[in-house]
Amino acid sequence: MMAPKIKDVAKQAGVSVTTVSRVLNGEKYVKDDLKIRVQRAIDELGYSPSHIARSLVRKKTNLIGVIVPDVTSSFYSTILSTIEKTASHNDYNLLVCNIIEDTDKELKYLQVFQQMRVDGIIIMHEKLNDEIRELLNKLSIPIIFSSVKPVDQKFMSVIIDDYAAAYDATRHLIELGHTRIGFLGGDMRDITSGQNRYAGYCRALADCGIDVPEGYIRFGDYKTQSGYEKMKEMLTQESYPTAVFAVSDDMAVGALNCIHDHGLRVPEHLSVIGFDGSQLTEQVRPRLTSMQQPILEMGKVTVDKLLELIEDQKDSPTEDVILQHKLVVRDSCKNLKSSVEA
Amino acid sequence: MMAPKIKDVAKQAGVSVTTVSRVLNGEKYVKDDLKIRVQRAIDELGYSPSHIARSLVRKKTNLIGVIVPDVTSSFYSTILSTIEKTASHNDYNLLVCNIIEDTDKELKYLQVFQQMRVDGIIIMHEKLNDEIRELLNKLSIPIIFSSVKPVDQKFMSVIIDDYAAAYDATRHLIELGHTRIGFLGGDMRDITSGQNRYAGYCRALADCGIDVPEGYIRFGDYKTQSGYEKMKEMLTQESYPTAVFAVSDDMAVGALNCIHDHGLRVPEHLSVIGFDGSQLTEQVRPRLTSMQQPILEMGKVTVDKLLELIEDQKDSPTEDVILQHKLVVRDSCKNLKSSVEA
DNA sequence: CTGAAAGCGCTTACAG
DNA sequence: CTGAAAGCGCTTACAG
Repeated sequence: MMAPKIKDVAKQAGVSVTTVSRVLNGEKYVKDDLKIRVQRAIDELGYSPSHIARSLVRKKTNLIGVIVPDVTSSFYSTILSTIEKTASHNDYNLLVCNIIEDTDKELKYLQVFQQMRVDGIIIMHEKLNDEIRELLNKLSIPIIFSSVKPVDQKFMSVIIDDYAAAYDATRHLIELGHTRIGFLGGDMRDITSGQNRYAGYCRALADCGIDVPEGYIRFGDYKTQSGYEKMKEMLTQESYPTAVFAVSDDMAVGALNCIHDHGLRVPEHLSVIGFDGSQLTEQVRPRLTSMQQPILEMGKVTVDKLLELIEDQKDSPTEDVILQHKLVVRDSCKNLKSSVEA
Repeated sequence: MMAPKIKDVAKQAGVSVTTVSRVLNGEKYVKDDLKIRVQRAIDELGYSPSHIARSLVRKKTNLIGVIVPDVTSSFYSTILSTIEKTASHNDYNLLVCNIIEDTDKELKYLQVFQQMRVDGIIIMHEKLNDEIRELLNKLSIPIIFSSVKPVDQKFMSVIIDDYAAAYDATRHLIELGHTRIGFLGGDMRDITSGQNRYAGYCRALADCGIDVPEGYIRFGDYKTQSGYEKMKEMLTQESYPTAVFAVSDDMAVGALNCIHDHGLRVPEHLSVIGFDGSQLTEQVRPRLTSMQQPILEMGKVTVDKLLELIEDQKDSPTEDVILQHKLVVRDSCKNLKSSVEA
């Protein structure tokens, strides 16, 4: 049995399809009795309007394409969930693409988004190759970046000040009396989460006249596994730091585990500070001190801004939105000064 | 500037739209020179075919609607990522809905899926109310359940044998010499992950003639937080168990943390076994012994089976797929027997 | 091998 | 307040 179409409803109700369309769209100027007849026909037939036919004529799909680096990451899964919530709240639906560093897949998805005529696109990574940049630029679909700010982009980003956040995180360790401060960094091809966080770390050290051996600085891929491995490299050196700043909570947890497996204790032997403020911070012991991004707000603002871009159409203000970061102290950092006094 | 349409391409190439459509769809029976002219016109114009117009006539959207209880859960985020991977591999795209126990949202999404004319639906929870059941039954869209088997459903499920898995997990603790075995359960309105796992636990105890105080048995909502709270209730009793079986890794981690915060150690004072085999098991210390679901396989098989349903159309075999569970021993359970001998 | 025409299921001027 | 008709951007018989 074919699904009923608007024509069937019209016949059943004894009106024109135009009228059915009108009550479907809640227009006024339909007499009550007709409205009722139409409604009854709809119910009797179990009619459900085709969103796709509708999209074709309205030139609006209410679809948002989302590109996430990795949904299993504690940070991205959380931001995705609030993006979904906000979108759904505004009657938009999400087409999600999980690219696992797979550039071909990303390109393909971007093309799919184009063909699907999504109303907007949210991108949450910054490792854009030339082919992708080119496509992005000719796409004529509103695009917004969330949590990252790729270089050379005309698109709006919703981010924190990663440089300042990394600076503040490092300063926190310094204020606790640490001078041998290791760094578990991200991918230096990433401006936002790679370079900026590294620069913040370096600057904080420099401002305090602290020098750090090369071996204290390692770069990974933000994941737990790489945090573990890079920490391991650090621990197997002759000398190792008294504190480590990891640029993601996942990496920090990897470091936590590595330290534990090496028979050392956090924060007694080694302090660890993470970045993101994801739910993982509370799921591990010791609970992880972390530089928190306002994840929920970030997701919400991203969607809100994107919807503005979609609705406005015109020369939308491309100004970035910078949200506030915030240090959340938990149990993974030791105060060297107070222990001296004690 | 309006996006070019097939008509523009046809004009540019000096052929009919039919011919353009043919080369677009890779049909043979198009002379090479025409094919080349069309291709050039497409490139010059930057033409991207409208998937939505296409869907309208083909009556196929290549869309799969997915209903996830909570993408931030370690289990669901992982299964979602493999579902996405498999779908994308087969040129299907995902419309994801994150229902957070929000029945209204779920119903609304189901209706959206219907209006979107998705080709298939994947549902990963079993708390179906009457309204939703009714809609599901008249939907005439292939539906498949993943990781759960709701009661009274004619739809196919891809699951493990939760009863057996819970039985085996409990038996593992018994074999290690435990007799005071607590239970951190799920929602008893859930057949699969609530009732079945509880039944498996009870049966294992019964088979070994073990009796357990009522206070050793608590029910939560699968999340870390509730694992923590329920464990706390157990620990503040006069007597508490020597081992606990939690029906999700997230809950088990909550238990781990609670035990830690109470100054007790795992597994020395208390053993903990989880369920799911999610990545969390390796992210915590001690690493969590867990009854593993084949998450990746489960996601893949779910999509594969759904695609079969979509392609077959006919009276598709509704037989459930039962995947193998597997105990993965890590560091969170103590062998009471060997410690006696030691 | 190629094209004119009908049709997918809606909405939206336009007329009345 | 209501309806006939055109059109959204494609694909698919049908003819040739």
